[in-house]
Amino acid sequence: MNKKQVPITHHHFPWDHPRFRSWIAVARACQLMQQTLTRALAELDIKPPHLDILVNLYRFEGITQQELARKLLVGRSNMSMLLPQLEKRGLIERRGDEKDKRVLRLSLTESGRALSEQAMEIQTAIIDKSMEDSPIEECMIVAQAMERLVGILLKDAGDPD
Amino acid sequence: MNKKQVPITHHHFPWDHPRFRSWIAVARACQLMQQTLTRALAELDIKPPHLDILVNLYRFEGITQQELARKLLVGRSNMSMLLPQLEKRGLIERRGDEKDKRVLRLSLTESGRALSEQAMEIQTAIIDKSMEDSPIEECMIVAQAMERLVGILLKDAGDPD
DNA sequence: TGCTTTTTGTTCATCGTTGTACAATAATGT
DNA sequence: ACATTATTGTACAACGATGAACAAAAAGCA
Repeated sequence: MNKKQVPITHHHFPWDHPRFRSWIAVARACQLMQQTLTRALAELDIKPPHLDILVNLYRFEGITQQELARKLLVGRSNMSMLLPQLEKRGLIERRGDEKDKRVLRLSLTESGRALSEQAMEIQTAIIDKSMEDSPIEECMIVAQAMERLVGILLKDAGDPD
Repeated sequence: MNKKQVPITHHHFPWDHPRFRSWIAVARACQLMQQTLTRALAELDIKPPHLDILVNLYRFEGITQQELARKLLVGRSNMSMLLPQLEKRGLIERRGDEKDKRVLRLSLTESGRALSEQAMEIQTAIIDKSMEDSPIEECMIVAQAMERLVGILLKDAGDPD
């Protein structure tokens, strides 16, 4: 068994680990997708953060800023900066809650809903094209792996913010 | 076959598309990983962008700022902002090339290499933990899907800096 | 050679994100 | 009821990322 003593590299570089390489690919994909989406949304004069907001207001009408920030994994202050912009453009409305005078309930306006639909079409087109070479089952595996990852990280972080 | 005429929703919402849902999971995972990594790297007083730079200098000694920016999918100006910081901290060196007086060749210093190794250990630990529930084969599938995606997006974008 | 175009890095203004500190309101405990 | 603690949204300073404009050097072309 002298074959056992392979030339020990002793220093395992990260890029030799399969999981590490996987993650690097994920990070690169994410970055590129963000840039591509930014360029594509330019014609609607919005950016990815705005789209994230619009999509969530589309799904969850009457949500509060706090809940929205939690869904988007950003801080409350972030919403305090972005939402007034969208409000000034007439895309969303912020109405104070009757029972809890602290919170502002958010909803899309007519034009906001229309713009959301256009933007979502753009985004969906890009995603579909980017993943057209991957069969659905593989996409599901990707989704599962990423959701497990999110679960682990959220548990460890204790959901700070 | 009257079962064929399912109640047509006619409006297919993005979140009904498997690929869309997959991508949303990827984006969330990326965002959370970024935040987790930021917190973990705080003890070394660096941030994810700095780590990306260090890792690439670790692998590709003597690279230029342009090449580095291209690998990181960021603009040249970004490197012009970050690299002087790392140079002042004595983590990297920038030497002018003899033959081409435009370019600056980058390399790690002793302490820069040491810090890089510490940082890469931290990152690898987080990644390993986040993906420990996903078997290696699934990680490979994820990597392949993401690399295909990057290929498609890069081709379409024409690699505009 | 001399002129134009391209490449490389810098500078600057702008914008999104973050964390902290803060004010207003609600919930809790005594 | 009153005081204390938590929660919700805002204001602000700091920082990273971007794109455009710029100077210097190289490459291409007449």
